[in-house]
Amino acid sequence: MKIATFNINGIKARAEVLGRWLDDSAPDVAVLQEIKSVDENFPREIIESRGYHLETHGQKGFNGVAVLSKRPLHDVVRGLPGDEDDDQARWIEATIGDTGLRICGLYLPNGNPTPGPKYDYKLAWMARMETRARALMTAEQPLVFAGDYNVIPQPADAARPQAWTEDALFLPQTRAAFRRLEVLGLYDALRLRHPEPGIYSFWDYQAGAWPRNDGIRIDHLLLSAQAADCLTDAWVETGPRAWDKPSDHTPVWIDLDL
DNA sequence: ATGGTAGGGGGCCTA
Repeated sequence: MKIATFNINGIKARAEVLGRWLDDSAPDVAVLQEIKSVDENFPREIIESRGYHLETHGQKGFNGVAVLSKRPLHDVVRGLPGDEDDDQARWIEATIGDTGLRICGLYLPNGNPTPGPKYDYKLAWMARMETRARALMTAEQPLVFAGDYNVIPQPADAARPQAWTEDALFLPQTRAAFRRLEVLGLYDALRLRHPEPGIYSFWDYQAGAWPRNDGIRIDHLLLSAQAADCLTDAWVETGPRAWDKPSDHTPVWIDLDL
């Protein structure tokens, strides 16, 4: 089962890219981030016309996540549990058909500028995600936490790590919070298959970052042990970053033999 | 030290 995460940076602006990607790459399951649409205005036909079930969790203007699957989606949760006052649409969960696999699609806060309230929100959100992950892990089922983490885990995950030392994506506290998810027993799927440096999933639109390959790896799939045991492949699909009207992110994939 | 680009929405904010 092929599972992808793709920050599309606006569903309406990315209709053509998303359709082409679904036709070319045919994921079984995908999570999308930054749909930047309320649920009522989401152009569902792009996805449903290709035979996918779809659940969205959007809001006006920014953020917004979705999950799509060729198999039915059950037990959908919208919003990261643990804070009734948080109205940002950054989390969606669903169980995939009768596979027993639960997928969590996430758009972790950027956190810049630092220090400040946005960075405080990022760290609080990561602590809340850790709590949610711990709760889900008690069921000892295959779990996939996929999305835009806005975290550069290691210097090898940036073309120019020194340029990010003061950034919310790479500060020690950010990396420590990501590491705590791994300490819980979650595995960075790409690194299980590809330890080498130089693999990126995001290139800024500005300053020729893409042609200069000035990228960072911030889109991740973390797996419970039960999912990691089924992992047969993981890779980053860089092709869509070179298409017309691209997202600034590109899809990241895993293949699970469930 | 700055500004470089993109998307959404209807006025600057987010990234």
